[in-house]
Amino acid sequence: MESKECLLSIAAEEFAEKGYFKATISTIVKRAGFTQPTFYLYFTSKEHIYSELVQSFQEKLEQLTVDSRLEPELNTDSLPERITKSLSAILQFFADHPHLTKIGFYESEEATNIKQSMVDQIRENLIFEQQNNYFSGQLNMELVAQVLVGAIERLTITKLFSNEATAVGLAKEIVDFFLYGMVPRETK
Amino acid sequence: MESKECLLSIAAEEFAEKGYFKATISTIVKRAGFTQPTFYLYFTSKEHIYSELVQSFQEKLEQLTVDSRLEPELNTDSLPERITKSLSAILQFFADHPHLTKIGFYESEEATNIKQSMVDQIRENLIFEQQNNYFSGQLNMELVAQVLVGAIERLTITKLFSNEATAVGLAKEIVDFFLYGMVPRETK
Amino acid sequence: MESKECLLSIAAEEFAEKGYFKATISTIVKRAGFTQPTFYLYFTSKEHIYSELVQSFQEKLEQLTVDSRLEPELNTDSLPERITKSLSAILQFFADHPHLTKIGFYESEEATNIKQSMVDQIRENLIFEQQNNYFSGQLNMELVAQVLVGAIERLTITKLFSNEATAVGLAKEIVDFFLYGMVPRETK
Amino acid sequence: MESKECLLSIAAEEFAEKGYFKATISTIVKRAGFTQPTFYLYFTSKEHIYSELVQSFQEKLEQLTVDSRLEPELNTDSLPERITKSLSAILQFFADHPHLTKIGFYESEEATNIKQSMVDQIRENLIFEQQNNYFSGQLNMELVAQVLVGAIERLTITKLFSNEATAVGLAKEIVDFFLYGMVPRETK
DNA sequence: GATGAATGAGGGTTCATTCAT
DNA sequence: CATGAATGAACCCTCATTCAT
Repeated sequence: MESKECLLSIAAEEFAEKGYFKATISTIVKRAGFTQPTFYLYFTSKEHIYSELVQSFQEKLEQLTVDSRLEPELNTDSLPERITKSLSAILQFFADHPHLTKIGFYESEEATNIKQSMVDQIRENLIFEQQNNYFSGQLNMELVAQVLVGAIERLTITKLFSNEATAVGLAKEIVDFFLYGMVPRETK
Repeated sequence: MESKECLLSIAAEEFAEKGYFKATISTIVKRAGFTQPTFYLYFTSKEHIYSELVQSFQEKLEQLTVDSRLEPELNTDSLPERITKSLSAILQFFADHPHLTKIGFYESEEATNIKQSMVDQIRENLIFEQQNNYFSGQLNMELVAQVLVGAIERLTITKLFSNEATAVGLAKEIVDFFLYGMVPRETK
Repeated sequence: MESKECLLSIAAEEFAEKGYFKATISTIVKRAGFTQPTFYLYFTSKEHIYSELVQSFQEKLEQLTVDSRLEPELNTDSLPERITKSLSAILQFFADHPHLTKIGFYESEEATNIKQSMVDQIRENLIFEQQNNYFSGQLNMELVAQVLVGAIERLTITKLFSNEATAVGLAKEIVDFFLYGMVPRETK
Repeated sequence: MESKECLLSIAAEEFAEKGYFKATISTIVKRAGFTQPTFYLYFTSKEHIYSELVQSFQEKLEQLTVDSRLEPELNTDSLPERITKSLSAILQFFADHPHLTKIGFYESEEATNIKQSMVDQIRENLIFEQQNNYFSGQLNMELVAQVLVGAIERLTITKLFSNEATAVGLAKEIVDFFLYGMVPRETK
């Protein structure tokens, strides 16, 4: 089974760097030290291995949001701290798996759906907290969630993949900005 | 010269719907009522017509940000109003040219650069206003600009292209959120 | 009718430089300052204009050998001198019309036939002189004629077209070599 | 590797008969019993296989001239006999490989260079013998070499390829003519 | 578990040539 | 006399995919 892992890993690199169409099976197997028929021992088609990578990304990403929901009860952190931790975990995952992220979050046709799932999840979480009067009651949480995902998308590719920022640092900055906005508070 | 416009328009549609690689010259010319050689009367290659579309998008987008800078002096609007109008103009342009936007802002390899240009422009504008003490002095304007572009990206594709929101409405919501954030002001 | 001459002349250049297949009607007319349909006002096809150039070469070449036959009676030159003059005239013609020569004598499919015609003509002339006991009676004049044409072919392209030699100088050298060969005469 | 040889051989035929441009990959593979992609398993392009054929011709030709130089010392033949043998070997090679010869010596763009290489080689050999006072000291050996190559060119295509003469017979005739020229010796 | 050898299907591109004006 | 606009016909080449071994 090691051959399959090897192919998956190299395919991820190729797809991430060149995109689905410019990446070729021929190059992938050559880099893996195999010949073309070997590829079809493990995957039924080019599309299939790509899907497998996308799905792998999707599953890990979902696991992450599931995990972030397990703790709430026994968590003594404040809400902003908890949000920051969740966001940080996502960003860290992206930073740790740049190829998979490039494919699943940017290139693939599924990217739009994956982002929308993320939006849905985040929105529901926010609405829940909104009912606890933590956030302004008039806030459109669908919008907030969309903006947050947009922020993640941009900042991952510009700051995280270039190593200009860390997951934790970025998460803090984002949350701070989202909470208080641009206009300074008068009380301060 | 009408044939060229026709080809450009249909090509934009094809590229937007199918992406660069799945779109074929063959289909484009067929839909335009021509044969293949006609295509090469007006464009030197598939890559070329794609570039032309991307560039066209880029130029119009830049024109928009240039225009939004001409008025400031003779403008009696408040800053938030002015920002909203600029943002609204961009969103309106995206809504009016969905194919071009799909290509230049989402699909093309240049998309990343185009977004970064937008970020740079916005950041500089924000820094200028920051010096006028309108915004919190500690704000990282690069981050804000990135988030704004991320927001535009997401909301254009989910709300604008699906006609779930108008450019103006969206612009207002975005600006409102960016200015005041999620935590309600005590003074209110 | 000047347009036709212009096209012929430029076509000769293009065909000579690039060969029949790499030369394009498109380039020829462009260089002549015309558009493509104009070409078909004067020539029925690409093949046709090429044939016309080949034929033009062939006719001029034949005229030359005809001319060289008119004088004999009233000519007081010795045979070697007469041969040298004929050869010189041919070489001079080639030097004066390099494009036409390149096409008709080297590139075209007719080149082989044209050379064979030349061989036939020369052979007959030589046989005639042979009967006058000027040349060795055992000499195979077909061979001599072939060698002479081969010599012309090589020396035209290497010495004449590069201006390393003149038609007259070359003719003298060739004739001298053909008459006496490589082994020095004992009587000398 | 048999497929490659097969393709090379058929390609040689096609190129020899039709020339580079009129020959098509499509016909070559069809005649070989393959489909088009198979061609690209063994050659990177049409140009490439053509070069391979030209180079193959060039190498074999050079080998021939190298071989003809190895023997001199232990050779009891007279100079004319040795020259005849070398020439004969070349002509035999041409007769044995008409397709390759057609391509490398007549059609290809390299033909001019290949002939010039031959001229250079022959010239140097002749100059060496000239210093041994075998040949007239005033002879321009560059000219002689050019004429010899011209003779080979013409006679190969007219006498050898048509089977009107054998390599050996032709070589003898050529050498005899080159040595003694056209004017009969007085001593006879 | 792996491969050498081959192909089906299709895409981009070029060029001589024509028709209506 | 000349052209703007268009095309028919090919050709080279690529790539995912398969089959027999």
